[in-house]
Amino acid sequence: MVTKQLNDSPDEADLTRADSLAREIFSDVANKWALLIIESLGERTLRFSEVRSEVEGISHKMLTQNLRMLERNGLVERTVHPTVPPRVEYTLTEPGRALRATVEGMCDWTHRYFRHIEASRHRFDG
Amino acid sequence: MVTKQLNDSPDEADLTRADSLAREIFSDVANKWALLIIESLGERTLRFSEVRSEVEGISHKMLTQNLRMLERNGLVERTVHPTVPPRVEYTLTEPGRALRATVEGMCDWTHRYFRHIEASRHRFDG
DNA sequence: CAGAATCCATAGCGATACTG
DNA sequence: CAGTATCGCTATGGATTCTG
Repeated sequence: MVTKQLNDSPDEADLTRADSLAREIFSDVANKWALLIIESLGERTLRFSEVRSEVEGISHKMLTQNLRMLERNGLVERTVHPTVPPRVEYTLTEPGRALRATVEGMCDWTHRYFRHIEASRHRFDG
Repeated sequence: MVTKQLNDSPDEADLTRADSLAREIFSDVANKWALLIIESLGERTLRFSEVRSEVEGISHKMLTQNLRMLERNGLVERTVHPTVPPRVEYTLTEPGRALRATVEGMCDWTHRYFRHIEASRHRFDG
């Protein structure tokens, strides 16, 4: 999948380009903060400060960076209300919601196996 | 889910402990290299060097570090064949395969939306 | 309030060399 | 071949300050 495919079919160039792009997107998205932000947004529309308090432990800077990145990739939509003080809201787009479905899967997995994992850690550490 | 829950039920302590553990596991696992390694292993059993060539671009060091971490969490099983030269093989455990299912989802997502994402990037950058 | 920009510490990571 | 250890650089990420 994400690994580059080497073949000599006519559209080899397109394939490798698609793969390297896929890989790049994967690298963008497959990080802790991005996934937690996506998870926290869910079906809701949240303000910057609301996302910040939902995603526990994230710094101001990491939040803006990741929101920018997600916006660039078209996973979140950013709407600015020209009020004072400014009000900026974030929602998942359709692709964003699609990705969120898989993130849900990861979260469920975490809860299903955390006891197992905890036990394994103790075995390993001792 | 991964966000800490604040309530005053009798087992509040267990809940927050479970949540912080879940979050810690999430932080371990939700990183590019770990997910790519899990994806590459699939149903197969691979040697260290084979994983290395499957996961394109990973360094020796990152591979060992992540394999160690995954082993510690009980997601991969490591078997050493006492031959010379040594032969070390890695397989996903049951929890590991369960997680892999969701990683598959992310990879599929990447392929389904990469054109959309590419377009969004161009819009954003220009 | 949202966010851009700066400064600074430390963790991530690659390269290299060394062992069983 | 697999794994550990060391060095050194860069990127990451936190704290802080400044703006509309």
